[in-house]
Amino acid sequence: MTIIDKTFDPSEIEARLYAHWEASGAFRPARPDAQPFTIVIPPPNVTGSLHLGHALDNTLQDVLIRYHRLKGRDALWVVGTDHAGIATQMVVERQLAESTQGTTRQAMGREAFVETVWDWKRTSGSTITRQLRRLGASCDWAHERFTMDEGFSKAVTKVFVELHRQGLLYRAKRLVNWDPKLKTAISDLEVEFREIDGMMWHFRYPLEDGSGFIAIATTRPETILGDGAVAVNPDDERYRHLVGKRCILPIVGRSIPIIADSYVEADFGSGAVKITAAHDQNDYAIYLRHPDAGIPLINLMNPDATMSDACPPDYRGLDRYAARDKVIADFNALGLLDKAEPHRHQVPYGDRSGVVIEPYLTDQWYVDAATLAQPALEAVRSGATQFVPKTWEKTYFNWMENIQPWCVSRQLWWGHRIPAWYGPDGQIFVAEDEAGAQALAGPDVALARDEDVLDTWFSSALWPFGTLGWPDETALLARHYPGDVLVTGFDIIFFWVARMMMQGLHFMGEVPFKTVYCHGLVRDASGAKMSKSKGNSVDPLVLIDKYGADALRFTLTAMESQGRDIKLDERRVEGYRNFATKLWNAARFCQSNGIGGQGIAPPPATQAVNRWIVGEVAKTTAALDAAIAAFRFDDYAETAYQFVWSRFCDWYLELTKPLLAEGADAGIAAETRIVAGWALDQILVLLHPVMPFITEELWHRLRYRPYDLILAQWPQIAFDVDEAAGEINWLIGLVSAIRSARTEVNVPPGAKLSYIVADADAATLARLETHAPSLAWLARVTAGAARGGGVQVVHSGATYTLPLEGVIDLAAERARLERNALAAEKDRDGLANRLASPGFVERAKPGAVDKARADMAARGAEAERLRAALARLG
RNA sequence: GGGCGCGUAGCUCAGCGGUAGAGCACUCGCUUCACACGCGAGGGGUCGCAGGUUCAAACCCUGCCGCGCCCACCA
Repeated sequence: MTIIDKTFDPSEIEARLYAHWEASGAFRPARPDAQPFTIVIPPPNVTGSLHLGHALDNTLQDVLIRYHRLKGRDALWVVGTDHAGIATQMVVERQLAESTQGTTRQAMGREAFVETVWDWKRTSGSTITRQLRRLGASCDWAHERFTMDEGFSKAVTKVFVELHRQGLLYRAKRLVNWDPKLKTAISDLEVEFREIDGMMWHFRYPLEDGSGFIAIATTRPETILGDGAVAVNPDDERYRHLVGKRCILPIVGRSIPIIADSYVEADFGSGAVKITAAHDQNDYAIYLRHPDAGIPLINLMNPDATMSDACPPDYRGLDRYAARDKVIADFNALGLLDKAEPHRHQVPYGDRSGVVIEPYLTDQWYVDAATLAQPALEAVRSGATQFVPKTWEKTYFNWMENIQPWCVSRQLWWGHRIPAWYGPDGQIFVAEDEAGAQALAGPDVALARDEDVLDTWFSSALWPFGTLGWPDETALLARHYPGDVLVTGFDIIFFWVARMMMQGLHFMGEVPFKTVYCHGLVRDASGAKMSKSKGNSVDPLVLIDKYGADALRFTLTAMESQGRDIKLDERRVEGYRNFATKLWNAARFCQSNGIGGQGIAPPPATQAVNRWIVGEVAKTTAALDAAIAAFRFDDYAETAYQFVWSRFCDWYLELTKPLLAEGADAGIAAETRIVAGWALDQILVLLHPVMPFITEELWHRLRYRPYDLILAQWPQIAFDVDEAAGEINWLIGLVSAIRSARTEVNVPPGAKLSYIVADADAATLARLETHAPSLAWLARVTAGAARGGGVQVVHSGATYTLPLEGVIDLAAERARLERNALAAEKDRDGLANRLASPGFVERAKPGAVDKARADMAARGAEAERLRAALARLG
């Protein structure tokens, strides 16, 4: 026990407590007899630094983990980082370029470059994990993993080899999305389409027989150099006579066929489409549909999107956009440029590089995603895995039902190198290591390993079991797979969630997690997406420095309402910092009053206030349980906030002050100290999942504890307190009513008044007697003798008169009573109307009718009392 | 071209069939012995629009209007 300081300083306690928790092993699963509770973290990129999206994602996970730990589960939060192939390689390459030597990876060579990246990882790769600690994330750091650590790499290789052996992973030559800046293939998901204001050019190609021209329209003139056909719609009357003929490709001079394909829309452009099979997905599909047309596949470009040697000599080496200009100029010179018109259309960009993607014909490795998707679809249909909110299941289904082969090879150096070896004739040998490949190939075959690495998401997909030791059959794997919940942003459902589902089901035979909780994006206060370039991004660490980690966590939790995007306003963080201060001060007050009670079971209580607060703790606990069960983080925060501030601080602590005052009954005071201490302890437990630091600190400052709050026990209360609740709610209502009346007729706040009660029943009189000290303290009224008129307070079946010397403000009092009477009458009449309306009594639920009748009677009686009071005023 | 979501108090959002809620902001009081990052009392909404179902609709249905996102091979 330590004296609670006058002010709460989060920065002082956070680092100390976190280090203590981590060192004491509190984050590690250590309850072999308890039911496990498992979450795997979405591994942040090693290159990453904590942004608000991480802060939200990990706060929610930590709330779940800490809650279930308090509930007695054997909680494990698996943590680690992702090697993030492209992102990391780009970071290190940039550093090389900016370094004094100004070198490139090509100049260094592969081996040296990869070693440099490892060096970078060792020295700079722990930024994000340090920042997660500042947030308070209770991950099991002792088991921290990295997607390229030895064990995980073993899992990646094993999966590749197995899928290949099963025919679910293969090498093929196809059009891929080629990133000319990064000089690698990327998957469909890594392409983002942007709508741009471009141009569409119309060009004429002369018919081979000299009988005229056929006009085509294109947005990409540079690809004309690789045209292999012109296609028209088979039903297009304008072109029917040309189908089967040939035309001459200008500039190049090649003779190409005119073919018919229903893909072509007659009423778009000129109705005739140039076919460049090696540089356009649609054209490639046409090429496949017309194997007899002799359409050539001409690779026009080099990997950096300069024009290749397949182009006419004066185009070779030109950038693709320079080539575009030259094609237009050449057509214009030939008199074959019909027109150029503005055209708004979608252009593919690489999501990492930001350059225009080129469809490019290369050999790549593909995963047969359509086959793997089937069990993954079924698992969600059957409910083995459930999305929260459920609406994301539609998104998942829609994508999985139309899933395309997944290109998993990347022409990078940083990543898991593909375990495939090639013989002299190009035969492929896939094995876990070179010896295995050699065994497949035979002893004298010279082998060369595939130069490429795997898509980062190929390895991320194995995270839920790769981190637990797979392919070894470890105890950890047996105990913690499948996980309970995955918490992630909806934006990576395709990239990551779907792929974990596929790989988890395929290799483990079970879903990787039972629930997928998808949250939204964190935006700025005006709803704009946060970005560094826009300058509107808020650094969570700055917020933590300013308001404390607990305040930030509480804000994010309170604002998380089932997947909706969060517009973060710093004032909210400030507000919840105030809440932390409130809690701190409440604890300080308790400590100064000798309040302290330790124990899990609620202490016996005789006093209504004490019985009432026990009941409030019970109700709150149940509401918090329900909120977690429903993944309603906002409800959790809201419920806890209201309980602590509006119930415990505003009423309970105030109501106990008279009981603890000098001269109060010693027995009652003792009981109150124990109950208040117990209730405060429960508050610390209930708030701990969201505000771990301040609660742990208070836990220890209030008194000696044999264990940390993080490992305490969630309240378990079975306690019926209905009659106490009724009594205290009556008292709260009466105090509130008197305060309102006092304010409205401008009674000075400090003025002490007497009251005369009329028409009260015996129970009410008894309550007035019992709670006289509270009424004196909170409402500043004491029972007095009748002395004529004054302020009239109508409350719950009795009328109270607060006599005032020469009534201060008669007009205000009359207006107040009139207003209250009208409100009561309006309610009464509304309910009467409803009860009188045809069908209500017959068709409404019985409870609704009874409630309406009771409410109508109560409001009616109140109206009458108010009218009577008005009459007395004259 | 499909699909999804959102429009409730000045702001940010809950509520999703029974008399409109929270936080912040706002107004008026208050050096009340835990807390001015506070205490007390207030003001403020025809729940986007129009129909329909129902005894009863912010809540269910239909259609509009306005925002946002995702997916998609019209060159």
